[in-house]
Amino acid sequence: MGTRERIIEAADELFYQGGYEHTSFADIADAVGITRGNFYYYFKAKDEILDAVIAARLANTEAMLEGWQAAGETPAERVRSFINILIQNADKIKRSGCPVGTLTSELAKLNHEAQGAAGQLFTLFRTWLARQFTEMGHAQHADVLAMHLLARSQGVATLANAFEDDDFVRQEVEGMQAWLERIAEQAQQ
Amino acid sequence: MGTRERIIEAADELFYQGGYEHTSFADIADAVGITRGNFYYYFKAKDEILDAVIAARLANTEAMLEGWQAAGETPAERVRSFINILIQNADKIKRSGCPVGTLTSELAKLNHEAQGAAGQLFTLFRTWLARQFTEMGHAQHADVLAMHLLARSQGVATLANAFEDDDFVRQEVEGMQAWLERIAEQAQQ
DNA sequence: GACCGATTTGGACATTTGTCCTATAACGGC
DNA sequence: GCCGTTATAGGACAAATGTCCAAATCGGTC
Repeated sequence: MGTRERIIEAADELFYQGGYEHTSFADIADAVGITRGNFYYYFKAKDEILDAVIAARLANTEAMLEGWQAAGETPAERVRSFINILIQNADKIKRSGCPVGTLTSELAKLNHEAQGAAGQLFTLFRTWLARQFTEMGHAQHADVLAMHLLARSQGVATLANAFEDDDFVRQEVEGMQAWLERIAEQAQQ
Repeated sequence: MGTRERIIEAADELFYQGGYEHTSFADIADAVGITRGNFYYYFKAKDEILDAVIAARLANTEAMLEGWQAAGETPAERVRSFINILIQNADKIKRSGCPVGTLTSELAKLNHEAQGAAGQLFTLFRTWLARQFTEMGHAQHADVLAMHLLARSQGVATLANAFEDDDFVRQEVEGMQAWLERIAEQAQQ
């Protein structure tokens, strides 16, 4: 893997764990094992690394969504994949929250110009979920249902981070799966 | 109002709008209209302002919860007050998210020692809500219900901040009020 | 009016941070 | 084996930041 990719990967992880502003050039350079000077050869400003990290996250997210799309036989099954990331990434979420939500919040506070790009991450999930609900037969309320589920996941991530409570996450995930079940049945009538 | 209180108030607002780490001594001093030197007379370190701000928020939150407790005739009515802050503070939330959730997330990423104190803010809401559900007749699941509602509010705040969508907030608030209605009726049987 | 503690000022200080530049090393084509 | 491009190293630089201090000012008491 090239140096540029290694920088982006390290920055991605550090931005997630410690926040964008709190992460310095030196931190990233140390993590990659290069000098600050070399850093500047690839990124002329801190904003550019952020842009690159967001672009990478967008690509990864798109790939993940396409994977779910291909793997799940029914829309409900695919949405279940989405809900389950709360379980699969439980440890990371307990430590650092949701990578999308926390980045968006931070950039909003910084009034950073990359706000829009980061918001695209949310939009990716939003439209993908809405698509599933449409295919389920809820075309009319697809976006409302998508936003509802997105909001619940965000809330669970925030409180999981604050309280570090595994039982709570499990309980909420079960609640969301049950809700999804009802929505799916409701559509088949 | 004394200088110390003015500092805390200004810091509270700035921490909310711009985040804790991103807010500098100079920012706060400018907002209050004093010099950085005078600042140090009241707070020897940045951590101490944070502690003072959190203490003030805890006191304000407690007062608000007591106010709701006194004003609402039934537990359901009181919980309705909680849900409605999403409407009342809609503008601030669209701009800066939830003051509790965003502070907690930031401190988690900074690994700041005040994490526990900030978490107390969440606990205040959690126990107050659980108390309402207990009085409603849901003693058994009071805490689960409290955490569920807290999570949903957090999620709405995060997405309201990300998408700045008023309709979404209204829709979710209505959904939460309907959910509350069901919970209350269910208890009376 | 003199005195003393509380308050405020303005700036010094070291450190960190983002940015930038020049010199050196690595590498591939001829 | 030479050379031009690419990549890396190392440090310079200004600005910002948290911290700290000595001097000045204010306010009330005797």
